[in-house]
Amino acid sequence: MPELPEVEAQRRSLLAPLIGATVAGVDIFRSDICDCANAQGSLHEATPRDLFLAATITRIDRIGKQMAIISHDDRVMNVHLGMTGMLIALAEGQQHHQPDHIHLRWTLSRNNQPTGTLLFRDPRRFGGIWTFPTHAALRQYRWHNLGPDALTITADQLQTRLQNSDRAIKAALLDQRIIAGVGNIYADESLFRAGVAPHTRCSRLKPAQWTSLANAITGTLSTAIALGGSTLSDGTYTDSTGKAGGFQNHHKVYGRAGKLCALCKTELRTKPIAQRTTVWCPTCQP
DNA sequence: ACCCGCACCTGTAAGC
DNA sequence: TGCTTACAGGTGCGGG
Repeated sequence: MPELPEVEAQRRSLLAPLIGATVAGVDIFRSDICDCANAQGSLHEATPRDLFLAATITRIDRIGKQMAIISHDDRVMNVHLGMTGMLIALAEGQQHHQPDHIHLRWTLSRNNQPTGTLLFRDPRRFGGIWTFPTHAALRQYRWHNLGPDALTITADQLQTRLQNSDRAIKAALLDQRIIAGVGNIYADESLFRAGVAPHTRCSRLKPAQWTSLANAITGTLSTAIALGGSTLSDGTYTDSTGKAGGFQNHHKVYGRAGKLCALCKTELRTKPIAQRTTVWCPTCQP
């Protein structure tokens, strides 16, 4: 489900309910979706304290598709949504309409008055929560392999990392060590916008194409964020308050295999690249 | 050191 | 109506 724009939409929608709130209670329904590390990086069974009991939330960070909720005492919860993960913020007394697959529940308060709850729901359980006692430990043990954030990627960064690689450009864009935040939807949409065929070997890209690609990635992601991300026809993705995104109405290639290109009316082609369904326009992306 | 292919889960939709 | 199959926004690992 969520790529960078959807994670960013979740992050922004969580600021109002979470910043300044204190965690009054933690209910752990499935501890196996949590990896809890100490300052040296070794793991132990999840405790309420790992999961922010008595923490006051001061910040929510994001790099790529990774989110980090940060406490006043530097404890960190790194949330990764996988394919179907969601954080759901509920006002006091409000119920969620999908009670299944809820793995964690936090009860929140301000000035000792209850203000609502936060749920982590993830049917497929590809997502999870990684906790650390400090922000430094998160960066050292979990975020050290992430490439630069896709929202601010530059042509130089892409070219330096990939110009000697023979992989298909699409496979490289999906690699979070190269660039953090692009997934299957935004890889295809960005390649279309850049006019680059997804199977092009990285080493064959010309300098001008690295520039188009960097501009296409940042432009596509910015537009998608402004529209609240992509909510596909199954309707599973929303922000933390239940609001759907709007960028699905602007997809030019993703989900449009066999249909006509919006620009040139050529039939869009599809084939798997890096084990992911890939769609492109053979005319606009030669 | 790289890159591919598959495994990990559940839900939904399409096909027979 | 069912049963079976394919596919879905993402990673992480083993093996070549």
